[in-house]
Amino acid sequence: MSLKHGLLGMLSLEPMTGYDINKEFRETMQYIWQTKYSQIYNELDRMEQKGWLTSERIIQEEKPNKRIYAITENGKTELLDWLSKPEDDVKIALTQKNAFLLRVFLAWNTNKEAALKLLHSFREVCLARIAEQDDVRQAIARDESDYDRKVTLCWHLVTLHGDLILQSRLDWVEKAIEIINEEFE
Amino acid sequence: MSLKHGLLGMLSLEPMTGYDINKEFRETMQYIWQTKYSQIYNELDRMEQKGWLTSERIIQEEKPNKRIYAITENGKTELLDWLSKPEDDVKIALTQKNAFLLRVFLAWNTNKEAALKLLHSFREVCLARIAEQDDVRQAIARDESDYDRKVTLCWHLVTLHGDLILQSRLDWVEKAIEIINEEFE
DNA sequence: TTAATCATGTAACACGTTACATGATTGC
DNA sequence: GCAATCATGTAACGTGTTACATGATTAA
Repeated sequence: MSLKHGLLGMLSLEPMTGYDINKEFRETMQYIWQTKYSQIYNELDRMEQKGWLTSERIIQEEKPNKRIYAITENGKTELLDWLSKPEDDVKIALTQKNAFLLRVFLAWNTNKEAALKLLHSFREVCLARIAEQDDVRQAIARDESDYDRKVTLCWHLVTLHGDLILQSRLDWVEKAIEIINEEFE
Repeated sequence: MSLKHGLLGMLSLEPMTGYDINKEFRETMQYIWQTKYSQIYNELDRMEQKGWLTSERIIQEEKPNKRIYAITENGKTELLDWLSKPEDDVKIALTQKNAFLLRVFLAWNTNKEAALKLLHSFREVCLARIAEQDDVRQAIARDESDYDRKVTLCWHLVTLHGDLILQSRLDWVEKAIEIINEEFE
């Protein structure tokens, strides 16, 4: 629902191309918000029509031409307006659709071997993601000289959330493997 | 993506109406998969056309008429097939879109007061959800006499996941409140 | 020589939400 | 008297994904 506001947020840092925004998203918050170019470009277009953004086309020689978007006063107003009404999103954060857990939920249809395989592969993925957390932290640290301290402080909070959640997913899956080993079938 | 398979999973327990499925979903896994009647009825229709389900219309007097769906052999095959290929979902489980965290990420646009308000309201919601976990456990326990032990064991695993995740979200938010108090602005 | 980076866009499709429509029975 | 439960469905809309199209430069 709020790709719009994610885009406004990035552009409130500085004017950028759609490509730049996607890159910044990918480096700093790929695990909480995923975007595709096709969606970003469409959305930027619609936002410009609403008067939240302006764009300037830059002709380049050695590289493809590009379009730099900048946030307008209307856009800033919209962003602050949205930030002032977080109620729904605060509630929704705890009810996230999770296809993996649906599989655990339905695992009684399979056998012990399949259930354990599911859990072990989740464990592997957790470990791989935990190892990536430092990359995210480094990507944020690289921005520390460009942006206000408040900016990267907020970003680090999100990363800290990732750390704790990943650890508890790992704790869970190890416990779950034990339980399935002892009690399934 | 997998409402289809959630529906097949429920119907592999016993034939039910769309209304029954929604109720069971709501009681036992509302926090990992949300459904609307409108979507369920449409999906059941399409699944019947694919030959995964059959339905029987029951005329009732004191209550509205209803339609009971039952899984077919084709449907069971489809479910087992899907359960045998969990790869993508295992990976996707760790990259969930989270509008609340997007707000934290963008909170530098606001002030200390607004940031703290956001975090405190999240804390409240966490506490409220933690208090509801026992209701979920009881709803599952009520099914223990009807269904095979394997079924409710899997369901309890999902609830255990909820317990651990909720606790770590709470730990995070309390830490985040401290950090914002000390370091924001 | 192969992949990654830079850079934007369209079209079709899949999935999910909201609003609308109906209406009797039962418990507080 | 009001809300919840039982029970199914359609239409419009909003959001997100996949596939297609193009193509030069640079680093391994």
